[in-house]
Parts: sequence; C-alpha cells; structure tokens
Amino acid sequence: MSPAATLDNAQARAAVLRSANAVFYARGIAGVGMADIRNDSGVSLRRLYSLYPSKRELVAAWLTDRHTIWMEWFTSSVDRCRTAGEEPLLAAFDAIAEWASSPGYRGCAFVNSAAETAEIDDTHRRIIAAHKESLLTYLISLARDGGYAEPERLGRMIGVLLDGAMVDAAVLRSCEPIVAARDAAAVLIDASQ
Amino acid sequence: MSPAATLDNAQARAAVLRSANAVFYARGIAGVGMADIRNDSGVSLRRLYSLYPSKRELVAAWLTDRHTIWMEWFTSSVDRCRTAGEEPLLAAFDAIAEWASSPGYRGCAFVNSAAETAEIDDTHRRIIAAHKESLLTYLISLARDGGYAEPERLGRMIGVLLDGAMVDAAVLRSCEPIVAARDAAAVLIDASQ
DNA sequence: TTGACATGAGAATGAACGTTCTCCTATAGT
DNA sequence: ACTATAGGAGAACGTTCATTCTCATGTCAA
Repeated sequence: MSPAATLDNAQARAAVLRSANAVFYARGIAGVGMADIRNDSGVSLRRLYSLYPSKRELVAAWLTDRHTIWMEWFTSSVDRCRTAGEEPLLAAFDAIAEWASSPGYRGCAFVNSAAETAEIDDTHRRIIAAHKESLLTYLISLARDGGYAEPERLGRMIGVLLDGAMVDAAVLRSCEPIVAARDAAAVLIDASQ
Repeated sequence: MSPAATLDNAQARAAVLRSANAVFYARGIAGVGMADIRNDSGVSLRRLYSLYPSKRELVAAWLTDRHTIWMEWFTSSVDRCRTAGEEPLLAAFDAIAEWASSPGYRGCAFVNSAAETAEIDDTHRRIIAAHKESLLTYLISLARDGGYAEPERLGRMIGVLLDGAMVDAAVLRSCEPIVAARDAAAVLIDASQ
C-alpha cells in the first residue's frame, strides 16, 4: 500500500484538518491560503487538492471537524464540573471563561466564519447553523436533566447568553462579559426552579 | 470653488460613506473592492483615494460613521417605545427583532467586522470595542434611569443578551433567539426590582 | 485666452491567491 | 529489472484587488 515514509490518506487528512483548525481559527478563512495549509501541514498542494478538491470543501470539512472537536471539549468540560458538584448550566460559562483566557482566543469559530460573507457558501452556513442547533439541543438537555421548569425555554436563554459571552469576550478582549453572562444565567436558573 | 455639476468634498465623502455602509455590511469588508465603492457611489477612484488614502482608512471612517448612525437608530427606537410606555430595556430587543426581520439583516456589523481578521487592524478593533462600550454605557444608563438595583450589573447582563441575540438571529436566520433573549431580559429585570 | 490645477475615466502595476501543470523521484506489481 | 502510477516540489496560469499613473477635460485667476 503506502510506503512507511509517507502518509496514507487518512493521516494526511488528519494533518490537514489539524492545520486548518489552527490557522483558519487564528487568521480567518480569507486570511489563509491553500499554501499556508500546505506549509503548516506538510501535505503538498497536489495531495491537498486530491483530498479536498477545493478550498470550499476544505473549509466545509474543517467546520464539520471543528463541530465535533468543540462539542467534545465543551461537553467534557461541563461533565468535569458536574462531577465536581457544580450546576452544569453554569459550568458552561466557566468552560468558556477558561477558553477565553487562553492565548489566541478569538471567539466562536462558527460565528466568525459566518461573518465572512465572501468566503462562506450555503453549505458552510448550514454546517454553522447545525452547530448552533446542536449546542442548543445539548443545553436544553442539561436544563431537562436539571429538572427545571420549561427546560427548552431555559436552554435557549442560556444559549443566547453563551454566544453573546463568546462574542463579547473576543471583541472586548475581556472575560467580563462572560462573568456577566454567567451571573445572568444564575438568575435565570434560580427563576426556573 | 467647486463647480455645480460635481460634488464638493463633503458631499463626496457622504456619498462614499453611504455606499460603504450598504456594501460593507452586505458583503463584508473583504468581499468589497474599492472599485465596488466607486461603482456604487459614483465617486471616482482618484477622488476616493484623495478622500481616504487607503481602504483601511475608509473602513475606519465607515465604522466610525456606522457607530453614530446605529446608536442614533437604536436610541431613538428605544425612545419611541419608552414614550409608548414600554420598559426601555425590553424595547431594545424589539428594536433588534424588527431589524432582524428586515431583508438584508446580517447581524451586528461591528461583530462581523471584528471576525474578519485579515481585513481588520488595531485601529478598527479599537473603534469596534469602543462601540460596544458605548452600547453598554447606554444600557447601563437605561438601567439606572429605571431605578433598578445594581444598574451596572443589569446593564451588562442585558448587553451580553443583546449581542447574543443579534449574532444568533443572523446565524440561525431566525428571530427566535431574540425572543429568547428578550424573555431572559424580562426575568433579569424582574429580579432587579 | 492662457497657464496652473483639480478631476474623471480607466489603464497599468504589483501582489496575493486558488488551482493546475510540469518535471522528477520512488515505489509496487509484474 | 521494467513500466505504470502516485506523490512531492514548486513553477505557471488566470483572476482579483489595492493602489498608482496617464491622458484628456474642464475650471479658475489673471
């Protein structure tokens, strides 16, 4: 099959997606060329195009991949706090706060990508919307598990707060909006007892 | 001085900014070329560059201009509802909901611009952050005028909700997040009585 | 009228970038 | 060993775009 020295398709795809994740998030889709992906991943342009026939398709693959990665990170962060006895719906904000404090934080990759009209097509838009729907579904399930009144309503309210927190923390380069959002979430949760 | 048939600098600037506002918001900064601005405004490239020495400076002028325009629209919308007897902090969400229902809605221009790393520089980022600070100041003043406990805290919570509502309405192409945000704001306001 | 200057229309320049192509190496199956 | 094929390196192509330049026109002050 493949020689030991080179990567098989699955390995090459993984390398490309890893680079795409780093570089698209850091510099935006329009700010990254295919040559940048090649330089970062070590996968040649030729192979890159054999794996992903166009930049659009690479972006779609990246968004899909990032959805999985992000949701795994997010749910496991919440889980960790849940087992530590914290209210999961509040733990969500702690996870975001920790992320926002880390170097290179630029807000939500999906929101940022959606803002780049020139680089985004309808396929991308659908992936992004599906990601937000998925996040909402998860938050609603947390609200349901918590036994609150009107879990769907509570979950949606928390969802708007979370997105606002991610965006404002990036724009203002501060965790203060996340603190305010968490604070608000606590009030909403109290009111849903 | 200037011939009657041509525009003086002030008129040309106004025409350029009007076009910039339409086209940068609709297609993003990277999605618009200087030639597009010329085509839309009728101001020649040469004059365009004599008014704004670079695209960066045009973008900065647009952001500054849009801040003024948007804040005027927003505060007057809130005022209109205030005189109609509605709680101003809730009227804010109604204003956003009406905007989001109008054709061409693409979320908050400042958030979208901040997401375009490749096109945005530090000057732009400062204008954007100042806009959000200004919005926050206004919301806090509304909370203060409403006589609520901890108006700064309430204003900041409403601010995160508003931004989340604008973003999510754009991403999901739905007013539902705005409704959820308004709903949450009502609970927060109640809790601040 | 004449010369200095502003302006418009749009061509030219130079860089960036998505995508394809060429040349060359190395491997795998025979 | 021999050929067909995959893959790498990176040049080449075609386009887009910010920015500048040229040429032609028109205006104002004298």
